Amino acid sequence: MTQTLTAKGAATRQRIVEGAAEEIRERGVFDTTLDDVRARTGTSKSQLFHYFPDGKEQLLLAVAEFEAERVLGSQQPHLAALNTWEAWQSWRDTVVAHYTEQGQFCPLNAVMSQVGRNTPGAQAVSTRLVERWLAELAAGIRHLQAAGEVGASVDPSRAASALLAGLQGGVVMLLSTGSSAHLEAALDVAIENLRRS
Amino acid sequence: MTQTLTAKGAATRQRIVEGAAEEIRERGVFDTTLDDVRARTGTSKSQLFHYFPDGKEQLLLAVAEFEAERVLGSQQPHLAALNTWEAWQSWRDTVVAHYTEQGQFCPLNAVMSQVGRNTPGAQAVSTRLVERWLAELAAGIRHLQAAGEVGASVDPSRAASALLAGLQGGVVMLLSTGSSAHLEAALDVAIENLRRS
DNA sequence: GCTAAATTGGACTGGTAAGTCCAGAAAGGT
DNA sequence: ACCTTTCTGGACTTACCAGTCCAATTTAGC
Repeated sequence: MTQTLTAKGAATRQRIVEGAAEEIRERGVFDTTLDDVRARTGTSKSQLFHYFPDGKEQLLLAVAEFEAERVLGSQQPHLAALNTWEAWQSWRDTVVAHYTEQGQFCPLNAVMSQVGRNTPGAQAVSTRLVERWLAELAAGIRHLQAAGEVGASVDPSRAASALLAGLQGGVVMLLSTGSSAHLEAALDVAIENLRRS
Repeated sequence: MTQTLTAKGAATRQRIVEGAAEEIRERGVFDTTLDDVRARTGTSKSQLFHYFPDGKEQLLLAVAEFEAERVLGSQQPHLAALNTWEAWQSWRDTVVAHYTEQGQFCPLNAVMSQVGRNTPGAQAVSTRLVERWLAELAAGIRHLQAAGEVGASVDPSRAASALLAGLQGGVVMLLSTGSSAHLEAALDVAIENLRRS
């Protein structure tokens, strides 16, 4: 991108990304125009294109990265320390609460569907997020396995995949039907099965 | 909507919906314009607005309904007869194959994210799809339970929720990362756990 | 201070795409 | 046959929005 960024420049860039993310969270990607972002962040058209020469797509990608970080952040500190069943439960509650509050929009999913999921940049962001997420879950499972709480026959990375898929699908169902029951069922059933193994 | 629809009119309307669905499947919602639909279906602007007076949003909703039907249809005949473990396996394979082929786009998800998931119409379509889908899965589980293949302690509708969530999330992950591993893990783990119960 | 680079403002352009309108063709009913 | 309703064609309007441009201003390094 650009190596030459003043402290002021970096701050402006950051302000643009965060403002865009907020705008998108409130209004949705489709209804968010560069002009909205400009107005909200108190910037001008030329600044937007100064920091994101490739235009809207590049900005959306930056927003996606920002949101990916936010998703993981919202699960801390529980996600990083899934060492006990209690910790798993707290994590589960945090996830459910986060997505319930967030309500109608999953900003990341929204951004992704606009950017075009198949563009290399977008896939890279998704893939990295999924990998990090899976790694933390798998680590938690391995930890319990080492403590004898989870059966040795369980493949931690496969179980983590299934669990994360359930979570994601639960969120999709929450977004599209308005009910969090499926998300809760997915998480609870997955944890129960881990426990019974 | 409109009570007065000639046979010819109904056919045209249908042609528009199907053409729009195809166009969206190929190009994505965002890049599909009414003019594309018009060209593809050999219709005129006035026809589009004659059959869908509320414009693009109404058309997209009709496409969503059409795609919802398609999603369920693609899983038949297996979905309707989940009576044996073999049937479950066939269903699993069908689902994985369907979404793997479909590749980059989940037409329904795409359409939904454009329509605005929270509009009452869109939620109704999603909710109905989810309910029908869950009902079939739960019926399959109950069937196995009656045959003593699944433990009596399993709550069929909760297990179906968790399973469907895993499926949906697996699809999301397939779309965003390009790998079907998570979808397969979600389905396999869910079925295994049912089997072990 | 001075110069060069980074930053900013905002008017302007160009293309695009949703939606309107009206006139004409085809059905449908009686 | 006649009249009403449905259906169709396509030009036109309107609005918006991404992206461009250039001039002005600030900042950084020396």
